[in-house]
Amino acid sequence: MEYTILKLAKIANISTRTLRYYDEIGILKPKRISSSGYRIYGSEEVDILQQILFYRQFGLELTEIKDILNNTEFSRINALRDHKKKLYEKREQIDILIKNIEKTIAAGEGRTIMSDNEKFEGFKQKLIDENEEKYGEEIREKYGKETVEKSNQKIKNMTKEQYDKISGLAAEINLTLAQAYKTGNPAGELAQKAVLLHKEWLCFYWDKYSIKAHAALGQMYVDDERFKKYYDDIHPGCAEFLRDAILIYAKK
Amino acid sequence: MEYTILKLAKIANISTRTLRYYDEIGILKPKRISSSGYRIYGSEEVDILQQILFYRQFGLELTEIKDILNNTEFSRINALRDHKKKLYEKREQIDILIKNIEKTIAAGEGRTIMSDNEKFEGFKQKLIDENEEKYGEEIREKYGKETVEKSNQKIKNMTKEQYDKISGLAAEINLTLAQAYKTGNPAGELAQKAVLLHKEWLCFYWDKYSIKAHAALGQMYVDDERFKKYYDDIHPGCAEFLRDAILIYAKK
DNA sequence: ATTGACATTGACGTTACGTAAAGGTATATG
DNA sequence: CATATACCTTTACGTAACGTCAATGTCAAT
Repeated sequence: MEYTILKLAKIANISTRTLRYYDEIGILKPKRISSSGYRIYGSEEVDILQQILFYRQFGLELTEIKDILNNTEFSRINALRDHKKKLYEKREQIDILIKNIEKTIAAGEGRTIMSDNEKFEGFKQKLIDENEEKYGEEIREKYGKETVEKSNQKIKNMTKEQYDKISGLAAEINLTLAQAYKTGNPAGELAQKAVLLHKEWLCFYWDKYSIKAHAALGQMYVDDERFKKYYDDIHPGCAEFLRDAILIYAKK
Repeated sequence: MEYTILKLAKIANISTRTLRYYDEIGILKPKRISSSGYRIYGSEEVDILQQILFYRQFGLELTEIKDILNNTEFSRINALRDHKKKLYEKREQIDILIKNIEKTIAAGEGRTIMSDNEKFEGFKQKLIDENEEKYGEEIREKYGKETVEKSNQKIKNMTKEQYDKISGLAAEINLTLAQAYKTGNPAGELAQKAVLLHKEWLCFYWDKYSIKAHAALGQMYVDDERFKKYYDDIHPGCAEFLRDAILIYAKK
């Protein structure tokens, strides 16, 4: 049995374009080309096409199918298993999307959500403004104009991820510090961990970190009552505790 | 606050290409273009981008999002509901694919399945061969070489759907005929329905249908014992009953 | 002036075809 | 034998949402 392109297309219930495309990508070549340039398919090609369509129905890509067809029965089943996994993942993805949409609808959101970033932008500006307002002068005195400018610039260029990270860091510092304070030992493991976190946090703002600057900052946390208040809010005496811990870290 | 393309991209955690594309398709144009041709975005654009990304996370298409942004809060939620439906459908589709794959794996198929079409091809050829073997000569005598050739050609060119349809038709004819025979009335509703089905069935094989040819065929069903056996297998006397019914149909 | 980071436009690649367009071939019919 | 019709061919653009060069211009700092 020989088939022209349309006949084969009708049998398989696909378009002739599809067959030409399959020829083009080499997944199904005609048995021969007639003298007038027509594609002629044989029954062997019918079989191959059947297989292609069989695998296509599962959503496999044609390149994958092409590989599969050259493989053994065993690896074909493996390919199907692989694909099944992918489908499971896709379904989970869709499940998540559906849940999110439902949440959104339930919350009557859709419009207000974006204020998130507005907030974020606001936070960043507030962070700079606050710093400027509260400590601008003094810090500029102690660390020089450059350092402060660079710090502000760094804040402006922060991405949301970075912002979220430093927010998280700040929280972690406070938590660790609170725990460490209870031990009463600024040389202890917890206190030193708090110092390390604090260092990491500083590195987000400072262009170059130095232990001396870090120690000086620790002293400032005690000397400046606004800083002192922030840390003593965690627990009275925390500012001094942190300073001591930093000094111990610096001597190591 | 003004942003260059990279700064906005970093804030949103997307690529600059994406922002250029959004500009291109008109979903997010920069606030202004600098003298050097740079895209400059303002905080309003940040908000719009946030909204775009908000809806994009649900898998909505950008054109849909574009529409949504121009709409009211209410229709936004409707859009989400619509999209949720689509996602449900998609998930069902995936479920079906997974089930099919599981079935296939369980059956250890993957290679043997394609024999389905082989069978189909075989059936078509068998249909022709059988007809040739059994009735070839006589039918050729009665209806001429042309009619027979065309009929065979038609069979060869049938698609699987058509094949399935005539298979179904044949079954329906037999069923209707059996019921009609019980009524004993070849002029009755059931018998005439059987004739109509028979006519439809014939039209698959015949190039042009004529009542005369139909009636002649009915007579042949009685005269030729092989045909007669086929119909009398349904019930003795069925061949004659069908012939009579066709004659009545012809006289209407 | 140079360097490096950043900007621009243009254009091809991705997937699996749908959809013309322009033109050749096979076949039945008058 | 000409013609109509059905079928064939190749070429090529369009689809969605960007990724990825390439060639080239601009900004800021050294």
